[in-house]
Amino acid sequence: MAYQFASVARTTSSEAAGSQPIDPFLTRLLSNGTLTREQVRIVTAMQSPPRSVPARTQLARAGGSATSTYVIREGWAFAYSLLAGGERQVVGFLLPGDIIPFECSGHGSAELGVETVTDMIVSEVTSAAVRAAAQQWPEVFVLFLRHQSEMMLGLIGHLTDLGRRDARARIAQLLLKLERRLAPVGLTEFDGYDCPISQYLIADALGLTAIHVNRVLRGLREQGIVTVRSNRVTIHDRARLMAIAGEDDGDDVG
Amino acid sequence: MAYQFASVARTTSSEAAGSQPIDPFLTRLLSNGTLTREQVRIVTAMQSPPRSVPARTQLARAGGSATSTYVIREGWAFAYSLLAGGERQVVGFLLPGDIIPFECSGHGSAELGVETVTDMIVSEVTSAAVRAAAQQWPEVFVLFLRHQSEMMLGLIGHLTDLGRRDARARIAQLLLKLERRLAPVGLTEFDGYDCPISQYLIADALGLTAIHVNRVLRGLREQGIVTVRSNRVTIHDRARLMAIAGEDDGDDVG
DNA sequence: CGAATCGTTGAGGTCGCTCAATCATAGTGG
DNA sequence: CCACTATGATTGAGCGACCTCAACGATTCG
Repeated sequence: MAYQFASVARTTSSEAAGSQPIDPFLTRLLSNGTLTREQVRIVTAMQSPPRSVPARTQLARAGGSATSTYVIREGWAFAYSLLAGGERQVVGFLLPGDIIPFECSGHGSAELGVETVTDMIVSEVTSAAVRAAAQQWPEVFVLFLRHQSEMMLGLIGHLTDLGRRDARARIAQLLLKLERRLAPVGLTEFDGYDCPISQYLIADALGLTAIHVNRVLRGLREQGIVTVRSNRVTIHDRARLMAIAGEDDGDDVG
Repeated sequence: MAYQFASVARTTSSEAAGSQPIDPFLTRLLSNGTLTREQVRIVTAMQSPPRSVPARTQLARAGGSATSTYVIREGWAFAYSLLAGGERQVVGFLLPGDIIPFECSGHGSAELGVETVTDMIVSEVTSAAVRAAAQQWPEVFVLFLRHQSEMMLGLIGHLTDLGRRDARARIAQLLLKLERRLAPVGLTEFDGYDCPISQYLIADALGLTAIHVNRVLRGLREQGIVTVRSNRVTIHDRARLMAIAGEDDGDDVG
């Protein structure tokens, strides 16, 4: 197995034995705390039985039908677009609870795709199941719309990083944003999180070279700010990391 | 008046006198040719009477309510995000037929907004009107979803430009993409189009400096490829422009 | 124990930025 | 009609962040 996803052990150990395991999709859709037993039942029923997908697998390619989509229960993936010259731009990382974007044909000069990073466990959600759920509880449409809006905000943030921040700030942003997305599904600890993405992937996500990513990470490590090594991100000095990311947390900086 | 939007004259002249003027929103939503008289009526009825907005006006700021949105009938605007340091990243340009994105609170480290470039004419579309239209014709939801998907694809393309193309390619891409979006609403001519955005705006959209944009544009002009000057884009050599943009139009390049 | 992937390091080049002006255009009020 | 102002376009000199090319080390896996 290419990469043993360490969160499995942690997730089970953080629950009482025998209790129902966390459903990251549920957590994601219903991020406000109040949810009825009925809503839990409906959202759970939308998903077909979990299926596992090996690491480094193409999940979505242009030309497929869009009659169903997948929800990530466990594991990491990424969406990318591919230029004619072979350059790859990682558009976003897909984490537990995320919906894998529908297959969409390319938009002219770039080809889109989704590829798994680690072994993954996904549930299929057919459009038929969504329609059925919407009949019982019309607001599921709103939930999906909100999810899509979140993705658009994520894209806008990513875009802004590429356009207007330097390499250090981009990397700091990425590390903080990943932590913020992993937290609600219980995949973080107080000082960091498991992170299976290589420096090549980071480079392709941030419009940089793996070589330059490496140098910047070395700098951040030597300054005691953050260590990114062997599938693990350890944050030593969160305040300085946020400052580098351009997120001044309310304190005066002058 | 700050900028006389030349499309008005052209639009009316391209139609029989006295015929109903083009509705860019309709054109945009129903990009497939087949639409019934009933559908036209419904989509038209969704929009409240047109309202005009002066150039250089803030349209959407964080904190507003999202009970209604606007549809552009005439004029240009842009959506941007603003970093703490004052840097601005233009996220996208908004053209006739586009829906101005809902007001959304910032996503952490950046503030979002929409600002008009030229004088604009917009129609309000309340969520109540959308609901009413959806009762008569349920597929309007699908149309809106498709519109949102188009916007996401646009963001992904923009993101890829910033991450993996150099300045020349980014500018060529932008010029071609604007033309492609203006064509369906009848705002292009055979060799170019009116384009009211300054080099500063281009720079903020493409993650560059206005100074560098100027130099690249000079190069493109001196090579007889494209002229961008005084609110007008004139394409002299479309094939070479597409080649620079990284869109090899099927011909071998080796 | 080879193969594959990932991480690390050095030397040198360049694309695009910064700083600092100057020119062009259009609107504005006297 | 003409200063006056604001915005946008243009140009030059110099620099630095990031890239390219070219290795070599580390780790994992079959």
